[in-house]
Amino acid sequence: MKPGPATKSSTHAAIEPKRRPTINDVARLANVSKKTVSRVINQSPFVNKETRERIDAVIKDLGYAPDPVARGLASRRSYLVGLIYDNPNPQHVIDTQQGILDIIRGSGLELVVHPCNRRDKDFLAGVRGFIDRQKLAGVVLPSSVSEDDDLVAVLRESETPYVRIASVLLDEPENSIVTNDREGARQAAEHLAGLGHKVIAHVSGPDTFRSSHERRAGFVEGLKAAGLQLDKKLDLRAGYTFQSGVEAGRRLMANQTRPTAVFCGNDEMAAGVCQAIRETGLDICKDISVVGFDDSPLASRLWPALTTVLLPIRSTGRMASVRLLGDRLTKEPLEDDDLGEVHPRLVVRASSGPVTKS
Amino acid sequence: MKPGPATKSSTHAAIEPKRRPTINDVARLANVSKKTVSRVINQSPFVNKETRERIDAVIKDLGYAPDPVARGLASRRSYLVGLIYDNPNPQHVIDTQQGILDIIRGSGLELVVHPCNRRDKDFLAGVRGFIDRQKLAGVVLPSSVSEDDDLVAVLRESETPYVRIASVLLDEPENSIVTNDREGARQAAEHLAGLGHKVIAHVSGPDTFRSSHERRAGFVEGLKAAGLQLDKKLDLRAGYTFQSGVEAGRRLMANQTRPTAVFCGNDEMAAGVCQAIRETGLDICKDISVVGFDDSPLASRLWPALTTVLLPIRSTGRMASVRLLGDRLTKEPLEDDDLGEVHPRLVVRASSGPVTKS
DNA sequence: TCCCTTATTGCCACCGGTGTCAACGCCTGA
DNA sequence: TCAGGCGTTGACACCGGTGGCAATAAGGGA
Repeated sequence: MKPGPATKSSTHAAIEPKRRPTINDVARLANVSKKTVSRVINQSPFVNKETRERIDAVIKDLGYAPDPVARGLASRRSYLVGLIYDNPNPQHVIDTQQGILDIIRGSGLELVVHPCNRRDKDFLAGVRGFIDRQKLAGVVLPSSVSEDDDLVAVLRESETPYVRIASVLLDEPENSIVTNDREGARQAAEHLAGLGHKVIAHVSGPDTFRSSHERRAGFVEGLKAAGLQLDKKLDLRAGYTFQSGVEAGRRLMANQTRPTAVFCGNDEMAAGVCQAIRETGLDICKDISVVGFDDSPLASRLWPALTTVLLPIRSTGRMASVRLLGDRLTKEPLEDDDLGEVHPRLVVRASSGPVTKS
Repeated sequence: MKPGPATKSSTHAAIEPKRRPTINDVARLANVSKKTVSRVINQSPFVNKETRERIDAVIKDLGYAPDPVARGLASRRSYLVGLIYDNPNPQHVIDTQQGILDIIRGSGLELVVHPCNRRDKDFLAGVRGFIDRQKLAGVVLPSSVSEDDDLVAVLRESETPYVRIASVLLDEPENSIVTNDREGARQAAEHLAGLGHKVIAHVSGPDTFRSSHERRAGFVEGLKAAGLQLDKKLDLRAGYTFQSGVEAGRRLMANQTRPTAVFCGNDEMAAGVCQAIRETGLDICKDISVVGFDDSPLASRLWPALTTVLLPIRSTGRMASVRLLGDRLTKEPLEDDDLGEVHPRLVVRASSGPVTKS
């Protein structure tokens, strides 16, 4: 095998240990200029069919793959997709991330994750540095940062493509993904009202998140549609965290009129409320129904399993990526809900049931 | 605002909208060659103090930051750290990721996440492509992939620095982080034995993970130390997932001699076992004690809160990064356990208690 | 005083691609 | 026969840094 005419190695002596083939190697072997090779790898239509085939053959033979770093330098655009987030909820991050990866896998693009903290004084400087050092192919902004106007301004200024994921339609529909949290919360309200609950509490997320407002608003709408309204004393603000949910739950339990049902702005807080209920010695569902939001893994692991509103975060990650990079990347046809919009859906489990006389 | 003398732009006419300063700009203004500037940004010791100060001043004045892409091309080393994983457990991923980010934040390095699936036939090709396209500054291999010899071979071949996180000491101590899972499991066994349990079951993770074996082995050791042993019928293999835990739990509940305690290879499975126990109508802790492993967020959200073994995954991510990049990056002193080794610790909560007569 | 070091610095090629634009061959219509 | 147009290709500069090595200045020893 060794002797005889060189199979795929070039004819001249090759002392070098091994080196990734470059565009020059391809050009030489295909007897064209490197510019033409460049055209081929960039799928330019201005290449003769035969030339293209010849080059493709050489590329395949050599196992050539263009160097993303060099391409990045020359074209002033890297082959990296950024995910910028500021999130109290790791599950959200992982899901969005996974959605993006679903789309870019195998495309040569890579995902760079960049957490930040909007309360830091140099938050913007940090993100700005990131953005204009790496000249990202695109950036996905999940709901935790999608409404930060300063951030968006930085992105726009640096001419970096971006897609925003938010609970409501923003001013740039063409690069937004809407999650319609309000719809989901409305379903939760209808569900509880339908079970006969009248005294229903709400534990919402922090004021700084649009989703908190949307979920609360949808819930209030749902109640109203059922002829109910949200008692101020049963309308608590918490922080989207488990611990804040525990505290809110304790306050509810200590309230003079105890609710028969609680709708929480997310599953973490719902788990916290469940804990508070149990501390009181009451039963979830039998005594007090609890409904969460997100359908995080936690929801199905609790006992009784949590009734919640499924928010397909991973899908939003996928949709955002498609928006960002075009659908040329997606081999598999996307689920038909790829219209830049996603609809939450109530998942009824065991933590909610009909109101019982007491 | 448009008219008027340019504020901070250079004196000559600047038609260009705005452009990031380059090393050339710095060199020109500091009156040195760009090579010298390069030396300064790379902290070369062979630069005259005054020259360095002059250049630093210009850099600061201009707000110059070197382009990582260009640097990557020239030096054949990118400024990206890779995290390669193949993990059934998102929480693990998020924690490791966060640990790495703790260290590289603000250093100019960025984190690229690259999931893979070791059962795919082209798994290795995919990872190899990733690795030698991006010439990573370093790669962190969490336990899910750290013992894949093929993968490690690829890394070594491409001369990419890497650190492996594993449950036991590997053959390359200098670039490994050890989690000592065995110790943790032993503590769990001692805990349960100390509570008087004799009939103790174990639900372990999949055969393909070293950690499954280590945790099981540590558990068996602990039992043995207490004069107990693991009944074959109570020694179940599951898959580290919630669902597999439910199924294992159901099998245990159906077993002729029901255990009074169960130690699970991770919290997810423990949650599954809890569910199975409840389905049977039994009480966790009172009837059957359950102990998990990981101390994931789930553990404290369950009711009763899960006794488990805390495994500081985030710390391992931090330690791995330090190993990889040296401690020059870490502003804050690292916790003193930075010896390439981490020790699990039992966290007693409410899911385990003394054995009760029945 | 001269040669050899050591400390600093600059020159220039190069990393592996892309952008710009000119050039070439061939066909068409005048 | 010739200008013009289309399809295709290549030459060359350039992206923004780093590597290798020579050049230069200053200091020390013989």
